Amino acid sequence: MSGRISDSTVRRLSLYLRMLRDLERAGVELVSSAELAERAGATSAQVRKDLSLFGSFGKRGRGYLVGPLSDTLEEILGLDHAWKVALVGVGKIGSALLGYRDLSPRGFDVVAAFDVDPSKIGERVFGLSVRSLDELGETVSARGVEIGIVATPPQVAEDVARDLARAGVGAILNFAPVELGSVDGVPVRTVDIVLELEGLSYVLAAARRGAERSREGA
Amino acid sequence: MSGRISDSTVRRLSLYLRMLRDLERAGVELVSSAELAERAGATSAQVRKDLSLFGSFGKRGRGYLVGPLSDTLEEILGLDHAWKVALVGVGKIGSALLGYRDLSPRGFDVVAAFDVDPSKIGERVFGLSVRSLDELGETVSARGVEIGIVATPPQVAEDVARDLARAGVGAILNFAPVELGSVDGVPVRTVDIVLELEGLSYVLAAARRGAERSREGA
DNA sequence: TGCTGTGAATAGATTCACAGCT
DNA sequence: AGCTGTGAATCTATTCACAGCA
Repeated sequence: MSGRISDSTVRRLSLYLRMLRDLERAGVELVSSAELAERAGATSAQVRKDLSLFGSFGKRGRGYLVGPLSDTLEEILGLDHAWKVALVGVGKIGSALLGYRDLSPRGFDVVAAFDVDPSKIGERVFGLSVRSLDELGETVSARGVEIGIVATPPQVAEDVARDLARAGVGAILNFAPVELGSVDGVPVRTVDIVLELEGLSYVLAAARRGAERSREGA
Repeated sequence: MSGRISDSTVRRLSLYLRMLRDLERAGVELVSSAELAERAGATSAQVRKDLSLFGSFGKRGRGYLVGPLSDTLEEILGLDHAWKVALVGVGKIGSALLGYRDLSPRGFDVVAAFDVDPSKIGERVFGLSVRSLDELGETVSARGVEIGIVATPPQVAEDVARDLARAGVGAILNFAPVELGSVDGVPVRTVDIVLELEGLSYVLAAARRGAERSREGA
């Protein structure tokens, strides 16, 4: 079983799980790899391969049992219990995240929020009172926070990430537009909105260049 | 030159461009692939390979000229002019995006915002007045909007994406937690925060399992 | 018969390693 | 001497194709 699992496989597992939950809610009991593949934007072989990296969960000739597979994926993804999350940086994105209702039902409980701005400290944002950045280490350790979210300006993102790592966080989600790779051995995933837009810009520009070239009759 | 360029290459090009702009501001004139690689979390060979897909921009024995390479990358990525963007869904994430100051200096001008909620229509959010979704097609076509952002609940995301595509948008950035692949031939990139958190959850869970296994002495 | 599970084949991305300029 | 540009080698991910079971 399970050797080194690629990031893209993990992404797809999340997508499969989402679909399985929908199917479960709809009362469907059995699903084939082809059906799962369809909505996740993958192929049936891919679905089977992804799942087979962790074990044999299907019934030959029939498909997969929705409930049990759903449970198995939750366990594999570590979603069978809630994670404690701390947010650093209560600016626009930070506040939006605090107000985002889908986090805790999905197993991510934001239990603390930090900022440097004195005018924000003590304020309640969506029911959570903002603490001073100075308390970060202490609070994170004391409450056993497992995941940190960095929503600060890029200049301080790396320092904040390091503080979170030192305080004992095991993984970091970074919204600042800087590549952090991993800090002090703690894995970081970066969500970089401008980078995504630039990716789309490339596609548009490339299409435009292609259109011109064919107009020229190359 | 330029055949089919992978997504990961385009991502890295954006990162290189960012660094080049920093270096330019700092007055640096020449940079080696190794230096570029370092901060972008890549290898020097990767940098050279990525760039060579588009042409030969370096000077053997010296490195790359910061200014010219920066301009070239801007052109390749289509960032040598501003793109017109429309936002659909002025909820928490949508408003945060409207307030995000880094968009227009990076060449993405949000020129229209839409929502279904009558209490929001007509309101001004960060200087932009929210329009009814009914006006989407008309406004997007009339203003020549090129990129659409979907920040709606997942249930309507696909419909909204299709409306944007039909109105003539050439690319879509989706924040709703649904895989859209591409709609009516228009490329879609999805930013899925819960998916990213679940990816981190997997890493934490896997690490935990690993720790247990070694404690058991397997 | 129908669909899983999986080795084998293929495609794709990254890294190596070195010839070729400056 | 130093660093680019790039074919060749390697490593990783995806797809094929079919034996094996229900």
